[in-house]
Amino acid sequence: MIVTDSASKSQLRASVSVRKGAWTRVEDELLRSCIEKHGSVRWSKVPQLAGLNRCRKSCRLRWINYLNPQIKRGTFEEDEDDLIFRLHKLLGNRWSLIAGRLPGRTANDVKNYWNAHLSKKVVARDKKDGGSSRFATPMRPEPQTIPAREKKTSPVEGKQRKINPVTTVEEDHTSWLDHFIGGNEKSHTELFEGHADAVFPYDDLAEFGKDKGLILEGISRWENMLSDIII
DNA sequence: AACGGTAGCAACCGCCAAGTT
DNA sequence: CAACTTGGCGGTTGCTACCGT
Repeated sequence: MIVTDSASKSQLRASVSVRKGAWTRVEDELLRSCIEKHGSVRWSKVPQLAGLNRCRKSCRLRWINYLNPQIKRGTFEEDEDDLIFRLHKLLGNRWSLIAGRLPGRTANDVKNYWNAHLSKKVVARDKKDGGSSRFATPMRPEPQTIPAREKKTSPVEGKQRKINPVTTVEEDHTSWLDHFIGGNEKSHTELFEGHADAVFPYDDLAEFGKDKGLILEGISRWENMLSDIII
């Protein structure tokens, strides 16, 4: 086997002779106590600190999807279903973003739930509607092209990873969406007008602009799109 | 009871972007 | 600046429990 790609090489090296498959209770305990003791250390250090013969990815996944005490277990409620439907319509298969709007739910949970339940509901609904899918093209915000020197620099604590600007905008999209998805009866533009200074999350856009007209045009597009999504 | 099909979910894989050396 | 490392994501796989025959 010839591996030329350097990243693949290192990953291969890391994967040599590490345990795979289902986690045992003992491994869970080791990982849990390691995280509780050391907090958010580098995942690459976790297997060693915890005394686990697992790769960093496996540890991370186990914690994020299963061991994290903040995870909400049990069946999805109706309002969660509804929110997933709407967000999926808007964002497509961007499970981490969708899960971010569902407290205690993980991306893996949402993805599995969608594949097992909701996707079938969508198909059934489509059939009922005469086969005309109501899916809009998922929102995929364009990467920002703001020159680096113009970007606002925020103080970074320690060696915190710099946030991908695309992700930042997307997360802001979804947090902002609360106002819409939350069933606010106000016109969306009105809503924005009333809170522009307080809640508008696009610092970069606000920086652009001071041109509120442009921003309001964007809001108007959102309104059009959302009116198709929110029934 | 045995078998096959299916659903649900945990875990892995491959890839990518960003950070570090 | 290139090579390497790391964290994160979406897609996919495989195991297991359940159900109907």
